[in-house]
Amino acid sequence: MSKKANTFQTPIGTRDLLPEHSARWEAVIEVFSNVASRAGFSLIDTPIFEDVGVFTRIGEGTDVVGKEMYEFLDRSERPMALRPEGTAAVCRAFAQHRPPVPWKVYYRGPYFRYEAPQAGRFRQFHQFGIESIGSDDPDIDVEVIALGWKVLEAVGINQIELLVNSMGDQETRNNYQEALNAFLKSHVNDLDEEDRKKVDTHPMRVLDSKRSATQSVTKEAPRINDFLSAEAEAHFERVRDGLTALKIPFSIEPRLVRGLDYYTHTTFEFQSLALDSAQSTVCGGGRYNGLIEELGGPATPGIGFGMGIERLLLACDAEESFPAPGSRVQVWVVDVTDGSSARDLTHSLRDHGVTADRSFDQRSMRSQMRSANRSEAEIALIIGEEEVNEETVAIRMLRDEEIGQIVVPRSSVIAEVQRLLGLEL
RNA sequence: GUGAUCGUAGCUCAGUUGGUUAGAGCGCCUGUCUGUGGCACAGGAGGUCGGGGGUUCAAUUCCCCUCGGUCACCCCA
Repeated sequence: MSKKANTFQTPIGTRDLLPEHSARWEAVIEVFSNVASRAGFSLIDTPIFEDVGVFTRIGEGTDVVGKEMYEFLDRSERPMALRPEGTAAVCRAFAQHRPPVPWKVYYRGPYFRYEAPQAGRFRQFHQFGIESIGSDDPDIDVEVIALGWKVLEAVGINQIELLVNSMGDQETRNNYQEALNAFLKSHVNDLDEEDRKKVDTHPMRVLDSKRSATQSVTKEAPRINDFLSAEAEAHFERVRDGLTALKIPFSIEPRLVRGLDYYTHTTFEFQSLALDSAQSTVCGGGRYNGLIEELGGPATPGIGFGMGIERLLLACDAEESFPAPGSRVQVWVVDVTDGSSARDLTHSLRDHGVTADRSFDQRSMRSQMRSANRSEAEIALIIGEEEVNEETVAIRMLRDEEIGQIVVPRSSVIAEVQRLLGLEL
């Protein structure tokens, strides 16, 4: 697309958030912030880059850290990485600051993964998420999932499926991995070639495979649900009961293992049913009872989710929900004299809580009125020679035929505008 | 990383079986309609047809490479 040698564009998989989309973007973040803070979560912001070690705890063998991480050495040769996800950094912050528990935080911001972009996937993408650290009460699992549900509901998404699974505790995983490993080994020849490599390193991730050869094997595989320890089963049952009590529909997906190593007990995923693209997971999360200890903190349980903002908006588009908020300017000041009235009036309108804009460059009245109309302002204030001489302002209602146009003294124009806009101050 | 597909004005696209000054709609600017937008009309600005190389008397149109978009695999938000 470049027309000259020195022309640039956004790097692969990144994009500009342009003015025509930014209001909706801000609005969706606000919806999320409200849901989270209403539930007692507070905002946390962590750096966009961190010591690589923070993220390798996610799992050395995972794609996210193994092949998708933006890594670099800073000028002092320290190994750094652009954050590929949110949970590890929040846990690092917890381990570093040792706040009192329960620690309930929410976050939003950009994340980075070096991948080939496609529908719903970018190299710089944005998530918001929450983490609730300090307890392994299963009711917290329910609360976290319910808040994810709440966000989806608040943006008007209906066609959604909640998948839930339990990865159990360490005992569960040991027993299960043994059984699964034995099973996979006995069927290794039936597995897809790519998936065979995972049998020894990440047997549970074989379950995640979408390759048909593998899937026909794994549907017969032992299910983790049958291996849950008594404790893990009790936890999972309480979570299921809680979701049912809150009338949040879900289905149990025993093959839901998710791509990060740190999960224990509850894992879950919200998938949009309205999207026909391949990336339909809008939100994913789970419990990570060992992660903080891994990062050098005190053994502390936690659970959270991350929600992809681009995907959430894509799902909204597919359901034609959450339209962009409308016009931004209430008043457009048209000045066909020397512009000084426009200068003074916009300034004082803004001081009085009215959003106002104007044209510059001494354009013709027609041109200024066109701008006023396009701005979607309710009101145009018109000042010409006549108005200047008589110290008046013509107030033209751009969307209200009945009122049409009235002329008021310059001294009362602010009050008049406020009245017409219904801003009783 | 692999595969498919696409790349002509700001946007959406047409077009040239290779051949004079490359088109439309929308948008933008100016004007007409007795200082006033949304309608209509008139005019205008804006493109070396993603970039580089090759074939040819001649390429935007053919070939190669490259860059980028889109979609899919892998994996994930």
